[in-house]
Amino acid sequence: MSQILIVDDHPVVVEGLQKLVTDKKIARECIVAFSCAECLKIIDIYTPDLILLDYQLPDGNGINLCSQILKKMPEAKILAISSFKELSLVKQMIAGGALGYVLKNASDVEIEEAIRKVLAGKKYLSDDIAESMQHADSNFILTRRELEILHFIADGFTNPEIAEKLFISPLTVDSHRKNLIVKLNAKNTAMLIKVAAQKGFL
Amino acid sequence: MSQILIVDDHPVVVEGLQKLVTDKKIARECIVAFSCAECLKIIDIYTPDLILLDYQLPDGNGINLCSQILKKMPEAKILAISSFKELSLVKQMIAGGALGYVLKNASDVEIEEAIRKVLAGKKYLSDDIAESMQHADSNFILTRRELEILHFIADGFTNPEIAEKLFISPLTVDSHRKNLIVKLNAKNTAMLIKVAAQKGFL
DNA sequence: ACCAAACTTGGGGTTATCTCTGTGATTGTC
DNA sequence: GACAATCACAGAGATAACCCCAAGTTTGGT
Repeated sequence: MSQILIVDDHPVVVEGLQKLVTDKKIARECIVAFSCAECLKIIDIYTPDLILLDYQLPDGNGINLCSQILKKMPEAKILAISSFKELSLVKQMIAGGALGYVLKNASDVEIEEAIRKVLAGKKYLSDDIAESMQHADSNFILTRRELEILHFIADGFTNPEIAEKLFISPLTVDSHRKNLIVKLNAKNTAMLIKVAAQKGFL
Repeated sequence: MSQILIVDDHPVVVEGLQKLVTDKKIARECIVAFSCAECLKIIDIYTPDLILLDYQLPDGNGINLCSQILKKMPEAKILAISSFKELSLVKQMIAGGALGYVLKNASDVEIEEAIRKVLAGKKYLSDDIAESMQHADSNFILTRRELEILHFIADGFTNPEIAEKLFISPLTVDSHRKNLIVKLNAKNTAMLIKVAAQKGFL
């Protein structure tokens, strides 16, 4: 029987996962952390065989936590559990060191499969996600400058205003805006912000 | 013992809620619906004493479902359970006929209290939410038309394009856009979309 | 039947964005 | 040292959005 650490700030979800883990006899008991800080404290003491990690946490996000965990525990097996199916999030989680990514609305059977695979050191991706990884027409790797300008646009600043803040030409800002629209496959600025929000860039 | 209907598309959450409900001896067993459609079918057959309603569902949202349920079952006691703490959502849920609104990251104790209160026909609001209701500077209840147009804008359509789709004047569309910007306290369309996304209107 | 809210339409002027395309300068990488 | 990616800059014409304003018509609820 393995030891499992659940990191999630939703008590109801934690209980559901605990029930699943014990019912399926994956582990006898679970350790629970409701925040990033708590999680980091716990792995100083315990060495769980598997860490179930939520993305949204009260004091940070799963991506940063992922790398922090791996610094302390390079052998950690991490399975991300989130309700977001945005590819950018998934990619960042995987890049951050998570072995698997499963959606919260997945069936018990699927979650069990995910846990067992990751426990065995294998990778796992939700079917939905694996599929959309295929049709990865999306090529959004935004540069630092583009991200910076994207945030200004989302905050309601116009090209001239952004130009003044960054000490560059309004035409340059406009170029970045146009590149963003092309990269995120949007029709105009409004859609750009929607897509950016969905992909987790804001 | 009461009969409880849980409407949520996250099996893990459902199990957590079931465990809570049975452990606390609120009900012997729960009926579960994973979608709006399923929920509506079930209440044709059963008459649960309480309906636990998630906001985000695969085939719709909790607000619309709320009013649909009440049409069929005017006496229904509905407790909304969501991870979103945006006031606008809460208000719409309450306006839609929900008796209570509790956050998914609430403790077991709080969720139990919420369930018992609503079962008794009383109202319940999460502490967090009740507090922010006080400092309610934000008063965005969007009308149907505004919501409709908001979606078109977010999808990259211009005023003239939207006007053509809805068989109304481009000036009218622009009016709605301006009202949306004022209501959501945005500076321009880009910011409108960002705020709308944050508030869960998209 | 009434009131309030929502929906609708309008003008005129200013500003910003979109579409098109291109070029140098600066970084980082192999 | 070569090469790619990024960043910066540019312009002109067409379209759309923003700001000021006002006001008529439905619709829903009591």
